[in-house]
Amino acid sequence: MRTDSGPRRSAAGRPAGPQPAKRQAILEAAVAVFLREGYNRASVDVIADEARVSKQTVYNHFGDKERLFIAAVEEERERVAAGFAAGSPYVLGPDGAANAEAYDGGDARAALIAFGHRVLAVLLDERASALRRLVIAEVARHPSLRPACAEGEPQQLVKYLAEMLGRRSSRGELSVPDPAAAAHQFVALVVQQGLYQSMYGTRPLADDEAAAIYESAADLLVRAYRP
Amino acid sequence: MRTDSGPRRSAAGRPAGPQPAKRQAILEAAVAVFLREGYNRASVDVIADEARVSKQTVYNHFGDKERLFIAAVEEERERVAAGFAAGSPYVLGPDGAANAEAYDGGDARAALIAFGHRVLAVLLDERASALRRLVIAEVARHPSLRPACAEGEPQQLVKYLAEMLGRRSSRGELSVPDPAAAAHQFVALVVQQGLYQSMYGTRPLADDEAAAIYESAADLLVRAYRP
DNA sequence: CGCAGTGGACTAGCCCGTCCAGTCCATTTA
DNA sequence: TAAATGGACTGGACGGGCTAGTCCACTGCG
Repeated sequence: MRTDSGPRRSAAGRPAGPQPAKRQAILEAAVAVFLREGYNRASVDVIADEARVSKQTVYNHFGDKERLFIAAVEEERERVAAGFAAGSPYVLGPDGAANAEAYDGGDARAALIAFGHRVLAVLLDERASALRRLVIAEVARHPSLRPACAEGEPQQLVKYLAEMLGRRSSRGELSVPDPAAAAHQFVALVVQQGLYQSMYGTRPLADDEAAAIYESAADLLVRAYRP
Repeated sequence: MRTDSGPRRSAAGRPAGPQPAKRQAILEAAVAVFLREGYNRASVDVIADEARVSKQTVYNHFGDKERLFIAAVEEERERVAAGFAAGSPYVLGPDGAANAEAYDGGDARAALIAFGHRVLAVLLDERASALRRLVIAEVARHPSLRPACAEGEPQQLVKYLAEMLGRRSSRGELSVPDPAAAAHQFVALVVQQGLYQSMYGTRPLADDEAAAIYESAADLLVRAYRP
């Protein structure tokens, strides 16, 4: 019976358990291969090669292809989510409020435009798009993926935008009866066409097209909610 | 040298060429199996069985799995597109204009709501959704699918809506500076969340949720474009 | 010494695409 | 009318290729 509570180690040898470095290498290779090939065409041998690891090690760490897949998707999903928060300081600071007013300056239209620009950037990031396509392709046959996407990606952004609209509304700058709904609407307007194109892998939405989209979305909201 | 222009026939035997009935049966089975299983997991043997046809016949008609797949997607795409037009008499009559004013009565809000309701119905049809998921999953590895979706599905609907907005605008009922853009915006508002849920295969958007979506979308446009 | 990791062989299974002998049948020919 | 004809279709077998997952003898290191 073991009495210490530290990491299990035997009488001699390195700290027990699979090596985290190997695990990480396998995960990264798995992400790359699954995003590139999809679940079925991705072969465990290729993943092992690409991770510079023996196939047996892959099975030691993850058990089978299915579980490796789930873990890889989760890994990439966290990477993308981290990009949401970290890469967008004005959305949520570390404490969730520090930069909460970053978009409160200027007029409403300018703030919405800046916000829309940012939303498109994070949503149309190439790896995020590839992950979306992969999950859509496989979620029907791998129900464990469901939680990975059920919340919807832009949740946090919508929430922040709703707060911004609420503040501008209480300042009398706008007249927004339901800020949460309005935020959803703005994000839908901004995101729709870009998502469509990223899903079908057609041309990835030129900068001026994107600009036209979020500018007219901002115009629409400002017109509708002028006080 | 043949002199008649009828279907090729040899000295004896039934009219030459593969039997269209078989071809159709194969196509329908292929659609069913591909939508159900995806490209890789769908096996030609299963499709042949389900079409009550021998595997050799499948290969006689379509050459290989790839071409069968393309043909199946095209078949289903046409079926969905037909549903767009035929099933929605108020969008385009047989001559393209007969019912063009079907939504011109009533006030703008009511017309937009009715229109949004219809758009959601055709876009979230279960088979249409399954086709969308399949194409998204495979378009990267089967470039021949590109044309099948490049135009975007709701094109026709958007065009009609733009015309309706234009008419109401010239009647002074609304003030829509750019009807085409406004139509795109309305469709984006209506469609976004439902598409999202149908892609990820989560719960298929209850009726009251759908109603809330297109009602508030109609409200937004009416507010923004009041004369 | 003990254990994570290696590399390669191996099993078992699936699937595409081909092949072939034989059936069916509408039409032509005798 | 009866036989011949040739093409579409059948059903089952099979080759070749790829893959998931297992096994094992071996290595290197703390």
